[in-house]
Amino acid sequence: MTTTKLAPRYDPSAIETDIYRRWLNAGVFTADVQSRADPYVIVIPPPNVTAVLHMGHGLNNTIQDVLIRFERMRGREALWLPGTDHAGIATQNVVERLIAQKEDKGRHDLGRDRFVERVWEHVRETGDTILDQLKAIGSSCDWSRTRFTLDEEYSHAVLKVFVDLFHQGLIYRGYRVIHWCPRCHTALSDEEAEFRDRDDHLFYIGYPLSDTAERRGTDFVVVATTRPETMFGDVALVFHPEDERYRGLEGRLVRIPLTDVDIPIAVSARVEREFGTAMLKVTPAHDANDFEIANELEGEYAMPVVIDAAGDMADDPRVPTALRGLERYAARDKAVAMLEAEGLLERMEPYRHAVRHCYRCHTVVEPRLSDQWFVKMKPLAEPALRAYREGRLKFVPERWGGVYENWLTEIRDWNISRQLWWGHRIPAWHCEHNGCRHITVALETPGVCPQCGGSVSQDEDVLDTWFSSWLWPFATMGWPQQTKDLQRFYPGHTLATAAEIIFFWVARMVMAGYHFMGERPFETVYIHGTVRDTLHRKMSKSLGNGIDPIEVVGLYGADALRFTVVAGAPVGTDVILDPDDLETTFASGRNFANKLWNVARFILTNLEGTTVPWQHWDPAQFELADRWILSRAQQAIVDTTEALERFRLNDAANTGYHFVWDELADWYVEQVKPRLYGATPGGDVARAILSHVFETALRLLHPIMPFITEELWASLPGERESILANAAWPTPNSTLVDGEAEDRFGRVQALVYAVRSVRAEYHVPPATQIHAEVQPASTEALEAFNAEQRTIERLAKLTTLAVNGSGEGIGAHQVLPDGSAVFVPLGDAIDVAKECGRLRSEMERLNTQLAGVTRKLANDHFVKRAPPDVVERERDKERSWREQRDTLSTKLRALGC
RNA sequence: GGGCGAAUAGCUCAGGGGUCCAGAGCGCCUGCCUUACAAGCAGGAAGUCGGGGGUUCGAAUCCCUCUUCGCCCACCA
Repeated sequence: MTTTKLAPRYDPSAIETDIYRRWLNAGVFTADVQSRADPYVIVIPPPNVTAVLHMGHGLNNTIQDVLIRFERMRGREALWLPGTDHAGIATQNVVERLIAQKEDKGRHDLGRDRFVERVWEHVRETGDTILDQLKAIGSSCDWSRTRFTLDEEYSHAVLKVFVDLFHQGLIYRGYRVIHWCPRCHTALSDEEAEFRDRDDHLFYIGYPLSDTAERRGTDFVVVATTRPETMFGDVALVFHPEDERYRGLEGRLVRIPLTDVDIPIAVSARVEREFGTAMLKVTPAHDANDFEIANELEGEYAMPVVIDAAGDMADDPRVPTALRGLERYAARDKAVAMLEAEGLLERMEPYRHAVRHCYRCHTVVEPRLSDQWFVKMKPLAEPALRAYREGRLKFVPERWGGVYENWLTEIRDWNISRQLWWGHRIPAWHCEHNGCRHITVALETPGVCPQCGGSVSQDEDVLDTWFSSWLWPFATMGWPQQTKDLQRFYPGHTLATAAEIIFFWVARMVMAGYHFMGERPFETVYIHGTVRDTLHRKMSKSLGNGIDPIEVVGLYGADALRFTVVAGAPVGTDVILDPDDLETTFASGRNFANKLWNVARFILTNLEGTTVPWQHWDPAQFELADRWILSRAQQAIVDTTEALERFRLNDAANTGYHFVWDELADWYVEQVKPRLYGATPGGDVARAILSHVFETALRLLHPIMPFITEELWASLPGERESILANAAWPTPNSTLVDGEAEDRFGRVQALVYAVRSVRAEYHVPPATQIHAEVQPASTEALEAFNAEQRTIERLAKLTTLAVNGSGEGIGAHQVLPDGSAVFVPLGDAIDVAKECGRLRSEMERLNTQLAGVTRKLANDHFVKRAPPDVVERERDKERSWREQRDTLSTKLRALGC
């Protein structure tokens, strides 16, 4: 690219695809197992295969990319391992819906094999979409290592884990009350059944005592329940053993209303005496708590399941004929009506409570007794807990560690069997030959039952998706094979994700990491916020408040997207974006990219002929501004590096922004113009420094804005690494840190600001050149003004600046922070009364401040107890304010106020 | 029921004992198409740092409390 071709407006769409290809061709993203460099590894939170990129992905992956690019530039062997997740329930639902729409068929019409084949077809079609979209936002993943949780090798790892855990006694099969989604037709784990508030009713139902001659009337026990339709599954009523109100009822019988089933009354300490009537119906097959109670009661209790897998009333003798087959909520209404007719509904009241819902389809989950596979979690949780408590696993921000710890402490067994077809089929072989119920758990079928020689069939269920995701950090690297990758790149370093997934994924990866690899999967978990709209609602498809990152990339470029998102995502806070105003939302990123582009445009058109790099020049030839910008650049390096090391990505973004815009563009570029144009000598020095400083800025900004920085990098003349993505991260050069230059250039800036302020105040037309005078408050100020006199004149549009001028005439006065006095003689343009007013209010402000600091310094406690440097600073302040005040009063007198 | 977070300019947020007479971006007001950039330049207005109490020489910052929002966990059916 030749410099003259740079258009005044940055057009990201013209370059992004090419740049990405350039990186791919150069193999920049491919991690080298042979490399001796210190590895740095991030594994991607694998998006669902069927997913389309949304803003949450945008944020999550931008963060990972910034981190991986930063470490890559720092010389580490960076590996960002990408891939996708088969997402059992979600994907199966999607394909089921498609088939239903297109062919009006259910999965059972197709049969298992054909259905699974259809899902594969779908996944093959959509699987690369999300990965291509990740490329569009600049993600520097190592695509040669892309994995899918249903890849053959990966699947082998999943099954092996199941078999191993089973043989270690950490996986078992058993009857438990699990969360059942009647719509998805599968069991769910505790984490997949999420609480949501629901408006229901609390029904007070009379259970007639059935072991007494009197039938109706006063002799019944009232039970409060939200779920009357489950009463046909009741096996007992219980009250608290110390509840006086029900003394004597223990051992009596009641009849389940609408049936002729009698059940006993018993006691249980689990009953809450303050709730309802303090008499609890025990429905062991449809309530986990009731299941526990029933198991604790004396004697054997049947556990009738009265609601079937579809959520309808079961065809069970205990269920009244009129209700059988009815959907559970219809059955509830009808049962209530029937109770009312029987006079057994004492009353009902509105009741709002938290009910578990399926996290995929939001259907109310049905607690249901069934035979499932579970992982025993306590032993696995131990090392994961210890790692956190002993500081081997860190969370950023720290508070999420508490959430992690709490969950692991209270952990319950994990139901991992799903009654789905899409996923890893459980490697268990059932024999049901002549009452032999032996189960063989093995990677391959045993052929015949090892116990009775009967035929076996494979378990119909698949494993929870998360049972494969929890192996992601090492199964992606070839485990259980001892691959080179595994040796080199495990354990990894940073995991970036959202808080919602700490239980589902993060904690479980740590458990699996310790159990199978004997080592943590990563050292730091960086928890970022959620992307929300301006009403602070989570962006979601159903609310229609989402932003399509690809649309944003098309409109404003990937760098604008990345910059906006990173700058707006301080550690630990949510990112608020306005879906109704993309223009405003992404303006800061887009504008900044454009600024960078134009700085480059200016520099490149003036850089021709530069051959001698800045290091080769004698620093004695450097002007004050040169020393200043070099010093500021060191600060920018220090600040950006520290920010990225501390995961303060927003600080890194803002540091780059301010350095480029407020210092490099607004001041240095302006200061350097006369030299570049040949108006003053030293053009080559200026060019060398400008080039160096800009190059540094590109390096610092590259992790956040990779496309534009790479593009501009390629057009910079001079010797340096050919690809910025692979270039070295800058290190601060202490010899360039120049406090004196920063102090003096600061005085120059203050003087320019003061004159500009006067110009604006008195509406001096921009084209009009005026005269100004300054009386420096110190030799430092004097030297600064002399050194940059030309700069001051140019930037403040002055005919001349008189340093130590006479200060005579009618004009506007300004006092600089260091006490230097500025005088702009404007003659008739000056409204003396107005000027006096302005100066007086200035004086007032100074006096107030002075009074404050004087009071402070007069306070013995302060002077004695405060640290000496603080006291010293206060003294400095007082001194400088006094100087300013003295200057001001001279001015006031001169004006005759 | 338990826990966590947030409250600072109209909006989104920095700042987490003195370096801040309280900052940024966007928005707003004034003036400018000044040969890198109008996606820009220059200047400016705007905040009792949610209320109350306390600790301290000193509080936006630490502690307590209240209010309001948000999130997570939880077997009162």
